[in-house]
Parts: sequence; structure tokens; C-alpha cells
Amino acid sequence: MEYDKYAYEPFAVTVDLAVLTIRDGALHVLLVERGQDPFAGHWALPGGFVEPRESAETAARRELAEETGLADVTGLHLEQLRTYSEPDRDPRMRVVSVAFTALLPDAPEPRAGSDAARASWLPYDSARPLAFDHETILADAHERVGAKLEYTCLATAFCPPEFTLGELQHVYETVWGTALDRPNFRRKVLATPGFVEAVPGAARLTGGRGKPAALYRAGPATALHPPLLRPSREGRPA
Amino acid sequence: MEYDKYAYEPFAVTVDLAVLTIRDGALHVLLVERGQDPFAGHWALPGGFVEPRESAETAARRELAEETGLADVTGLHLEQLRTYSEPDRDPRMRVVSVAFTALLPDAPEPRAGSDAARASWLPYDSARPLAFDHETILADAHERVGAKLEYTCLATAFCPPEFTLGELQHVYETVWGTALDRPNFRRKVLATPGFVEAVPGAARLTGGRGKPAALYRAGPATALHPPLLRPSREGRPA
DNA sequence: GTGTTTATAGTCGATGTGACCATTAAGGAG
DNA sequence: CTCCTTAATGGTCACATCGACTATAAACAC
Repeated sequence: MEYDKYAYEPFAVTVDLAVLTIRDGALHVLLVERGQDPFAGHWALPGGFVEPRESAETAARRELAEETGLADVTGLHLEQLRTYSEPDRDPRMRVVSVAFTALLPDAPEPRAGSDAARASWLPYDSARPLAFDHETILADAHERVGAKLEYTCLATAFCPPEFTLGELQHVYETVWGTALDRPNFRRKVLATPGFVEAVPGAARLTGGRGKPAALYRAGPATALHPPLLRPSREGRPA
Repeated sequence: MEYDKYAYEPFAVTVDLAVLTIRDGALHVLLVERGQDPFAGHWALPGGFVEPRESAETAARRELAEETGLADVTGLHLEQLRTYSEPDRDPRMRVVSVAFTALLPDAPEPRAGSDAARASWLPYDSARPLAFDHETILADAHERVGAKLEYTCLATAFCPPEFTLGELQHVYETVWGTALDRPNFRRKVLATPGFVEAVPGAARLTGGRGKPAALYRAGPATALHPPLLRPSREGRPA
């Protein structure tokens, strides 16, 4: 880029967070209720301004801690999604927003943000309408996460430190919205080296009915080779 | 995001372009030579400021047209890569840059930009050192393109409107840096509905030696199911 | 013609995957 | 207690895909 002419226009730069978790067997998203216009009373993605001496990633992690009320957000999965820069996406001024996707295992009730706005987990399907272009951001985040489940080990980011294969399968089924064959899923996961590793102490645990399931931890692998493709969805032309 | 406090800091917002093409059988990138400090004399990715009434995508396409000198950049593949926002990535001021990846079929010689900087295609492997964090951006672009070749029909964006399967295979081999088995590649591509379609008129064409190859056009499909995975690259743990 | 080069066709075995069926181990109803 | 339900786990079988490889075809150079 060339700065010969210093005739640049100042923009406000913000981060927006699509914080996803699985709660009561359904995909949920963290939303805050807006207090002022525009979109007063609407739900919106949490976020805020990037401060002068921090990167967008730093700002996103700071906002994540503030909005979720979690003391330690360092192990959480946080990933840049894309940047939204349509000139009129905020009616008041020119705001460029770097959107992030965050995945949480458990779902602690969020505390209200420092700005006293109400914050809450909402089911993904009920997250409409949203303020600004946040519906687009949220849909992009969902699509991205669904795609990354196919070829990465991202699913464990939705699970607590120790989990059963049934819970892991539920992550896939919830995000993709499709049912998976349990024995086949199990075979695939266990055949991928480094995806999960069994908790050695014959640890098992059961919450409800049925045979107790073995516990697993996330393994060191990050990519799935070959990928775990979601069913249907053919790339066919006509 | 909340704007209760209008205490936001103004940033300069730019776009940077990683424009890739295949030239003389090797991956090339479009670079401009900087005239001023910082990094005077260094190569840099083309780019520029986002104007007050345009989105980053619009700015990127405008810069692409300006830097390549192409009259019509509407068919070209242009895709947002990610945003780079480290506070000190530009020593003069706070600049947030939205990076884009563009793929070109042929490689017209670039004309010098409006700022009289020298512009040129450089082999990807020789594109060092670059100004600012542009080496990181370029490496990220390469990695992203390599990954997208696996599960999308992106490879045709490197090819002219009509191309042979050998040329298409060369795209994969060049970007991935690996050799592929020709009959297997052919089988895979033709077995994917909508990836390519034969040019009906028994059109064939040959530039050099060997049996003339049939010509194909890009098909309507955008995704590859199942994907065309690159060899090696195991996701193994230890 | 021979030799080289590239495109195209086909074969064979290993592997991954989808659709199943069977068994095991828990809780709940009676 | 026994029977039923639920969920985890173990397995089979057919088929699709893929990697490695061989063979043929059509151009050019000589």
C-alpha cells in the first residue's frame, strides 16, 4: 500500500463476536440486548471498539471475557471470521467490524456487560431479528463452523475437558442439523489418530439411562485426514 | 456492539491484495516496489486506502483493476482472506488492513500504478523480503488457496476460459508443490459432476508436443464432493 | 520409419464409508 | 426379581473411491 498521499479517511474499528455453545442439545448463541437506538431493544452480537494499542484478536478476547464473565478465556477457541465493511452497516458512522467466532464447551449464564445491557444465551434458530448486519455475521459463523467440523478437530471445542463419544457426535448433529449413524461415527473418530484419546483410568460416567460411556479427551491432532463429510449436500450441477 | 461512549479511536483502513497467477509453470504474485520509507525499495503487496463510501470488497476490486491494468476485473476471483490489525504493523500510524486473495488466469504485464510505483509479477518463492507484514499475508493466502483447491472448484480460476485437463492439473501441482498422477487426476475431475464440461465441438488444441488434449470449460459446480485431497500431509500426532 | 512426448483408457488391490445387525450394560416399571 | 427401554459398543457386508500401475493413441522431431 502507498501512503504518498496521507488523504485517508478515519474509520471506527470494532469487533463482533459470534459466541456459540451447545445447551440443552441445541445450538445457542450469546446475545446482548441493545439499550439505545439504533435497534434499541433488539438483540445484537456482543462486541466493542478496538482500543488504540490492541489488535482485533486481543480486543475480541477481551470482549469475550467481559461478556461471558469467564475468568479465564485462554483455552477457548477464538477465530477470526471475516470483516464487514459495508458503508451503511451502521447508520450513525462509518464502522468496520472484524467478526470472530468463539466456541464454548459449557454455558455459564452470562453476566450483563459493563454497559448494563442484558446478555443471554438464545437458541440459534430464535436469534432473529438481530441488529445491524449481525444476522449475516451469525449465519456466516454457523456456516464456517459447520464446514470446519468436516476437516478439523474443532468439535472438541464444544465439549468439556472430558466427554463421551455420544456428546461429540451430538456436536456434529447439532451444528449440521443431521442425524449420524452412531457406530459409523465412532469408527471414524477412533480411526483418526490424535482426534480423541481415551481417559486411561477405566473412568466412565453416566448421567441418565443406558450403558455408561467411556470418557475421552481431545487429542493433539488438529486436522482430520480424511475428512468427516456431512451427509447429503451434493455439489451436483443440475 | 455498544456505542454509548463515542470514545472510539480512528483507524486508517486499507486493503492489501495477494494477486496470484501461474506463469511459466510457476506460481507468481503481483508486487509493487515502494518508493518511500518505510521499506523504500522493498516489494509490497498492492493495495490502498478504503474510500469513505466504499466497502473493502469494492476497494479491493478497484485496486485490482488499477494495479493489473485489466479493463474488466468482473469475472475474476476475489475473496476476502482475513484482517491484519497488529498495532505496530505500520510504523507510521494505526492501519488496519483487510487482505484479499485474487486469482488470475493469464498474466498480463502490470502497468505501474497511479503512484508511479513499479509493479511486476514475481515468482512466489522469490517474493522475499516484503514490506510490513506482507510476507505473512502472502503465506496465509497461499495456504488458503492450497486448502480451497481441495474442496472447491477454485482451480479453474487460474485457467483461461477453455483449458485442458493437463493445465488444470498443473494448477494443483504448482500450488501444492507436489506431483499428481495424471490418469487418477483425470478420473477424479471427470467423476465430479459440474467441475468441468467438455467443449462440444471436437475442439482440441495443442501448443507443443504430444497428443492434442481435449478442451474443457469450468462447470457450474463450486464445491468438490468428495474433496480432492493433497497427498502426504498427514494430520498425525507424533 | 523410430523415438519422444503427452493424452487417454483401463486394471487391481487397499481403504474408507454407508447401511445394517448384534451384544452389553445400565435404569425403570411391574 | 424379570421384562422393557435406552444407549454404548462391537461387528459384517457391499460399494465407492483412491493410489499405483500398465497400456494404447496421437501428435512432433529426426
